[in-house]
Amino acid sequence: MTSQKRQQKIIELLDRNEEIDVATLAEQLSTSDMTIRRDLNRMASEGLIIRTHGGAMKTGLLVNKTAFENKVAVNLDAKDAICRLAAQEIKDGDIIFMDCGSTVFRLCNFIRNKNIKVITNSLPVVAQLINSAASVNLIGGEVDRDRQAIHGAMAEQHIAHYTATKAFLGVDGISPDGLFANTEKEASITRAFAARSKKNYLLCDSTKINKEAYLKFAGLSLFHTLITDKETPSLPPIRKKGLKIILP
Amino acid sequence: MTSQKRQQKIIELLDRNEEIDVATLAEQLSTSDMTIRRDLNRMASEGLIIRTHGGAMKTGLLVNKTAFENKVAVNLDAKDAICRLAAQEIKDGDIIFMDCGSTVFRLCNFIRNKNIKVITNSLPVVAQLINSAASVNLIGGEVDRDRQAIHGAMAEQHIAHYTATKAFLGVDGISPDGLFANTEKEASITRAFAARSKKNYLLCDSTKINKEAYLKFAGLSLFHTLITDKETPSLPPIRKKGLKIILP
DNA sequence: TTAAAAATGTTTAAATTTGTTCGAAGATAC
DNA sequence: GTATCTTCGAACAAATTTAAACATTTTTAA
Repeated sequence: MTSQKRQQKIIELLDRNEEIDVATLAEQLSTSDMTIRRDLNRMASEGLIIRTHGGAMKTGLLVNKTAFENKVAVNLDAKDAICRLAAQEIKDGDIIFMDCGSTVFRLCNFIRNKNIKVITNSLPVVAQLINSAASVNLIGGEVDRDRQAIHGAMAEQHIAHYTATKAFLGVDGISPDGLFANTEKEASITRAFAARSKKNYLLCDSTKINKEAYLKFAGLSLFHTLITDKETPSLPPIRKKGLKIILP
Repeated sequence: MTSQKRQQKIIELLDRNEEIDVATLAEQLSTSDMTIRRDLNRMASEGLIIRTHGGAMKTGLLVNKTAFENKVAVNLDAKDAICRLAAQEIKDGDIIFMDCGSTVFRLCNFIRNKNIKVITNSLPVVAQLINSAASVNLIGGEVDRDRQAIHGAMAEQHIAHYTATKAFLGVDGISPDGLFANTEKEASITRAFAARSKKNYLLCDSTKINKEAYLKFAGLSLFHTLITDKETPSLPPIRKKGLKIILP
């Protein structure tokens, strides 16, 4: 059974059961616990399910938690390590773009005291920075509930009015071939931000490296620098393509 | 039972009960007091509940202290009476503007199930409606912390791209002489909204009628209809100027 | 066809969660 | 004010869950 088929079945089972544990899933799908765990972790990072101890829950059950908050909780240490490095690149007076990714969101904690202007399409970023030293501009357009962000043609048009010194953006996958996104919405917003910034940083934890999602939307040259959490065998080919890489 | 499931149940129980004690929770969820305490502490640190001695209570019962929320709490009954009337004016398919006033904010509760598009510069309005039937567009521009809203030249420019069937707006004062605002920011945003809507409703509780704030920014003719909470001696002169007035 | 990469299984040490106990801090009654 | 009762959280232990490391198999691409 392929991992795709397995993940599909997991969602079906979860639809019926609300919650389910690793051992049951492993038995039902006749595979090992470890494989189920890997599946669940991946699905949780995509916001498809909520990871619990020993299993998973349907999304939407936790009243006050959005898909976005669940995404943020995944791989938190790696995200913070990346953001700590990213924050060192930001100097007082910078005008920076921040997109609506869960990694970029964590950057908020490291820049609260900097004297900068932040331009973002992410509502959680606004909420985090509204009481900080940074001044915040919000991109306008359609509100996307799942991503807690602003998207759409109007948003892209709006971005074109700004110019930033640095952009901090995420993607769903990166390989030596280029950059990948799960939806066109995200792809075009990323392109719009990148086009209006002098220097573009890709914040990307190591699980996304060498992962090709369904839509290839740009070449590696869109970014100047990749910040990630650890060296992996997949990095050298990317480095060879001319992307500067920052590691902890 | 996982901690996530337990926390979900705690929120459900709290939704019904407003407040609840540790012992009851421990019994209901068949676990120990200590585990419940750990759950409650974690949930409180995330802002999901409010921790009390011996238990927990719902959030939202205690006064949250942003300037905006305090404004909302003033004269609540009058505001709700006004908004109930305003909601009757809104039909499925409408595209409406809502500004960042505290009266207009209360309109959210009355339109959650309507099939409309809402265009606003108010962050609290977005937060209220993000899980509703209405689709939401947000105006882009500078984030104003005190008003929890978007302002500035970019915002006004952005508004000019939209056209609404109805606008629901507030002011800081109204007299037979015209409309008054406390800041130029608010004045220009109000003008920008009004200019791009076919029909403009002024939502204004009776304390603001016949009050002249520092800046007169428009004549009464900017609005077609005034919705307020009670008849006062100041109303007839305004009615005489051609403004339609709706009362409970 | 072969080599490289990805996915999966196994083992094991680390991390997380939970229950129990107990002294300290907090509330309540008098 | 004191005495009493309750609640709290720290510390520890037991059980469970997790993820890292490595071996093996399968898939993919050259």
